[in-house]
Amino acid sequence: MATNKKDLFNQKENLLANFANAISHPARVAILKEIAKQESCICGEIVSVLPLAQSTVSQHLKELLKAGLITGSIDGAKSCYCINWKTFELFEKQFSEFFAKTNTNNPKCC
Amino acid sequence: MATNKKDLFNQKENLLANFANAISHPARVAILKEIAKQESCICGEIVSVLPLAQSTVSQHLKELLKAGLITGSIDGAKSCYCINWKTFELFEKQFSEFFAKTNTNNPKCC
DNA sequence: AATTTTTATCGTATATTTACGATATACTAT
DNA sequence: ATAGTATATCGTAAATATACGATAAAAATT
Repeated sequence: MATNKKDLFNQKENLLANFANAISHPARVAILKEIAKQESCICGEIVSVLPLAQSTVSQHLKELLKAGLITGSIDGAKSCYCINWKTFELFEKQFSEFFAKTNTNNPKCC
Repeated sequence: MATNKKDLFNQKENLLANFANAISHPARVAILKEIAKQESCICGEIVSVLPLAQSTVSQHLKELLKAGLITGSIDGAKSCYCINWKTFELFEKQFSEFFAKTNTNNPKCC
C-alpha cells in the first residue's frame, strides 16, 4: 500500500528533499563535520570518532556520496573523503532561494 | 539489532538533522511552498494541490509542526497553517554556520 | 434535528532505513 | 609467501516512514 509517490513532485522539490535527506541523520552531520575539520579524512579516522560500527559508517558514507556531498578516493589500502563544496553551494542556494523569496514576515494568522 | 543511536550524537548535530529531516520529503517541501506562497493556508487547499490522500497530508503536516517549521490554528471547522519563520531562521543559521566556517575550498585530495 | 463538510487520528500494509556481524577483497608489512 | 590492516559489501533483524481507507469529532449548512 505504501508505494513511492516521490515521482509525482517536481524536480526542484525532489532536489531539495534529497539534499536534506542526506543530512537528516546526526551521524552524517558528524561525518561531514569531521571531514570538514580536517579538510580531508581517512575512513578509519571517521570510524574511530563515531559511536557506530565500521560497516554502518561505511553505509552512511555511501549515502553522502550518492547525494554528491562528498567525494572519495582510494589511497592505498585506505579511503580518503573530502567535502564536495560545489554541491554544498548548490544545496545552500536551493535552500535559501526557495524560502527567502517568500519570507514576508507578514502572516495573516497563526 | 537496529536500536536508535541518535542520542549518542551532540545536540547541534541532532538539531540540524531534525530540521533537515522535516524537509527530506518532497511532499513536505511542496506543502511549505504552498503555505509560503499564500502566506497562510487552509488544510483543504493543501490537500487539493498535493497528489496524496487527505490523511497522508495530515500526517506530513504533523511532522512539520513537530519540527516547529509551521504553526497551526483552528478556524471554525477548518485548520489554518502558517510558516514559522523564526524556526526557519534558526535552521538556516545552523546550516550556514555549520558549513561556512570550514569551507576553505582547499582540499588536500579528492 | 439531520446532513454535510473538514480535518485529525487509528489501524494496517508495505517500503525504506538503520544497525550489526561476517565476509570478501585489496593493499601493507613481515 | 604469510599475516595483518583497511574498507566495501552481503545478509539480516529491528525500527521507522510512508501511504491509504475507515472512522471519529466538531463545525457548518440545510
